[in-house]
Amino acid sequence: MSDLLERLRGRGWRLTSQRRVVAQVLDGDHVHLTADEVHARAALLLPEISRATVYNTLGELVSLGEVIEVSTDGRAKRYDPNAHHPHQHLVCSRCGMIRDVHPSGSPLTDLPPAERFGFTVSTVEVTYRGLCPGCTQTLSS
Amino acid sequence: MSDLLERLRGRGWRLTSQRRVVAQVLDGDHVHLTADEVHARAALLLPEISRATVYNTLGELVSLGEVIEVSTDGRAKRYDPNAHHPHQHLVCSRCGMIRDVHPSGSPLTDLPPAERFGFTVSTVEVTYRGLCPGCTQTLSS
DNA sequence: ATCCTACGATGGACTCAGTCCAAGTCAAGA
DNA sequence: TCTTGACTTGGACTGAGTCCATCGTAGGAT
Repeated sequence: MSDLLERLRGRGWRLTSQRRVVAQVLDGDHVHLTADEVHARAALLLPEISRATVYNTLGELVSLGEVIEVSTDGRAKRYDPNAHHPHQHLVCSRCGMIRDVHPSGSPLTDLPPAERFGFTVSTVEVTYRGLCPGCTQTLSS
Repeated sequence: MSDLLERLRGRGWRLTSQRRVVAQVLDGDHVHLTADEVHARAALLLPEISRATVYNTLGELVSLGEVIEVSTDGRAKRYDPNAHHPHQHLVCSRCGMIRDVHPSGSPLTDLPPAERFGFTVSTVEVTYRGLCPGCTQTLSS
């Protein structure tokens, strides 16, 4: 994702220090951060960055297709920088941990035309839920 | 769902007028209402019912497995009374309309053991996104 | 190298969805 | 009919996110 900034410049983005810092945070170890977590990490690098800017930047990255928004728990949305590798999510229903997974088959084709009701279906999101190894152990002990 | 009240009584629920009214609202035409919409409809039948009670009752119905919570847009959660018929959702990304659909195949088995990372996977949610017929037409005209 | 200006950043107020809680009410068993 | 603990109430509170008037600055023009 180090060429992310190049792609953005190519799209007419002004490269402000704030945007650079947000990109840098998302470029770190690939976890699924909330907007506030992104803001906290960005603030370590650029203390005056505002929450509004982080929200703006994340929103722009999402609409450019560089980052995917996932809301797995009805609470804060999380931002997944792994947008260029199609994948789905596996979520622990106890601790909320998220892992990227790659199911076999292609879920989009699983929806027969008769079940499309005239919709132009373009994407599908799949969320598997269960207990992660740690929580399974905690609950059974 | 008219026997819902019976099932609830069997589980030790007190049958208050508020709970009866919430059940009645969910029993109506099968749409995916938000908590506030449920409250508005309930208030037509029982004007003094409070928002807190609607939230409580919906939460209880969800944990009893009588109703499913769906959050398709990161905004208000919606409540789907169709809990006893396994299904997935098709959402219009422009107007937010939701339809129940029944894909072929069983998505749970599409996750190979090697992709489960030790999780005990129990459920899967699939959300198809696209444009409904109305919005497709609006956008192309 | 300097200037200009439109795009972007700021932060504080605001909205929206949902939760919490102390006090009052009432369903249903005795 | 009485009693009691489960249920309801409404208002305050929280968390996540948006809005907006004002200020700052990236980067093209000179």
